[in-house]
Amino acid sequence: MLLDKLNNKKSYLCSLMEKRVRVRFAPSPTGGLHMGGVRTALFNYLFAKKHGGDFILRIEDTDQTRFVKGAEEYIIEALKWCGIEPNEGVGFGDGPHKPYRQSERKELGIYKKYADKLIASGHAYYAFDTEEELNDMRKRLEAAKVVAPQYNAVTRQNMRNSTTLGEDEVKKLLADGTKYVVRLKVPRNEEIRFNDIIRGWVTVNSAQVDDKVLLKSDGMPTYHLAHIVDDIEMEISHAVRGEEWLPSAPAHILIYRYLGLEEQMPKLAHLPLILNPDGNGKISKREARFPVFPLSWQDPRETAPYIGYKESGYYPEAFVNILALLGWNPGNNEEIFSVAELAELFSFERVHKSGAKFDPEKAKWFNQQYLRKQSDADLAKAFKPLLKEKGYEKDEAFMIDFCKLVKEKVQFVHEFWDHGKYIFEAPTSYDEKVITKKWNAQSKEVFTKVLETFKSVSDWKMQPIHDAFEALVKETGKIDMQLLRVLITGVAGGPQLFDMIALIEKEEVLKRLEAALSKL
RNA sequence: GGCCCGUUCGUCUAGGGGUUAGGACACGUCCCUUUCACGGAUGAAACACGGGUUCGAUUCCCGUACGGGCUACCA
Repeated sequence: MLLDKLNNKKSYLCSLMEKRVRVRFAPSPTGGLHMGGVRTALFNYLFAKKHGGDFILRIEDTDQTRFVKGAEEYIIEALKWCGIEPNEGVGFGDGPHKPYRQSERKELGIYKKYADKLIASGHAYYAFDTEEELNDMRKRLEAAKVVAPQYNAVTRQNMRNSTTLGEDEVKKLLADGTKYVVRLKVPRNEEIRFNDIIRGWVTVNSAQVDDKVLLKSDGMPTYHLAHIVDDIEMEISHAVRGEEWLPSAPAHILIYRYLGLEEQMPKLAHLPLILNPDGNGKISKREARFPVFPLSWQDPRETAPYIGYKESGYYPEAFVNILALLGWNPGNNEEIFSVAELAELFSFERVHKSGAKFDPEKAKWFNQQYLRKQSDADLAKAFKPLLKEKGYEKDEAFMIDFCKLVKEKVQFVHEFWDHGKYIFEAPTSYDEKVITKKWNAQSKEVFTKVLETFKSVSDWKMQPIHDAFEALVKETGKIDMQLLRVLITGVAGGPQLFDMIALIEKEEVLKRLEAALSKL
């Protein structure tokens, strides 16, 4: 009991002394940022906001062979559109730890310093093996039925590196400018344990970890070295990244340890992946029948662009809301949250361990919820240019009435056209099903009367039109409204009938009715 | 193959040793409605399987199955 109290007090004090929350999103500019990446950025952002910390954008461009022009700019624009802006880093005003691009940091010799330290302490070594030699090694191991060939404590003994070569030979090779990489010297058999905020304790034996390359032969650090050096130097408190990094986390623990930085190591949080809705695996941009990028992305190596969420008509708030609820939820039945509300509610304790399949249908529903929050005037303003593209221009009052009428049927602004085009365009054909079912010998006479009645309406507004129609119904008996709808619009569905008729000009309605009567 | 991580309705999920296992999307039915919707109500729909532990397990443990990730001088 007393011990519990002491422990509580201790952990309370510890939490007070905990370092400032500083998290980073660290994509590599190898293509457009896809929705999985956005969600990783989002969770980082929410966590930073929740704790009044910093959110940093770091560009991890250490692989020069995969660098894609425009990718970095795309990442910055995408984050801006989503409203999850870093307060430090590339594109968002450099901060005290600049530069934030790893290629630039490499020029400053930042990474080499750490690699040298590891070599000096015997935890890393030079490896001179050529690509062919590495391939031969793997082939040899495969032939010997080794299931997972890797450069490790055993195989390194048969390779050309500073653990097998004499000191003089190594010196000579280095002096000659021989190409080399620096590898981490992973122990042969050692339990590595770490505590992941989301997954709890994870244990891996070092035998499963290969001697990771730290410094490539072009002098660039690999991700493994670079992100650790930068996380330390940028005082990152929590490393929040995708689940795909979980298997290499033990190697990272080792690097921190050998650098004597285990105490300053950021806490780890590995996020579950976003999976394909149908089939298996993580979302692939090629096969997806829904957008995978926040903004349209034109890959310079491909011809056709990938259409983004923005261009598909999604509100950024809806897009972010969807992403937030993939792998996390606040624990109640609510689903619609602003970014500010999400930041208030967010915690890693409520992040799932398992991957979530993305449901494009539900995504549309989310957008609909946000669309309904818009005012009719805002919707009118948003739809006006789309209508103009179709060749129609209307005044603001009309647009507002139109949006008010069609609003309940749409999930996206562009759907105002799909669901409301009948108002602008006369039918070219009439719904077969409705006609065969409902058009009969008396119809022509009845609708001729409707035509006459409409002609007599002088104040062309919904109520007078409706009143006149009702008066006619009293006189003639029931008149099928769906049939009337089809005669005017050609289709069985659509917005409220009399509101719609009022929105179409009187002359046009009469013209359409006359045309229908002559054709049927 | 090996290693790691996971598994509640079709999907996203709540819950958690004793519950009629809750909500949302999608789907069905009904109500409202002379049209079309919205809305409301309602229905069908889940604890992967097998062993433990326990008075009792969907919940804890162990296996199996299944899914995912990783297995590069890519991140």
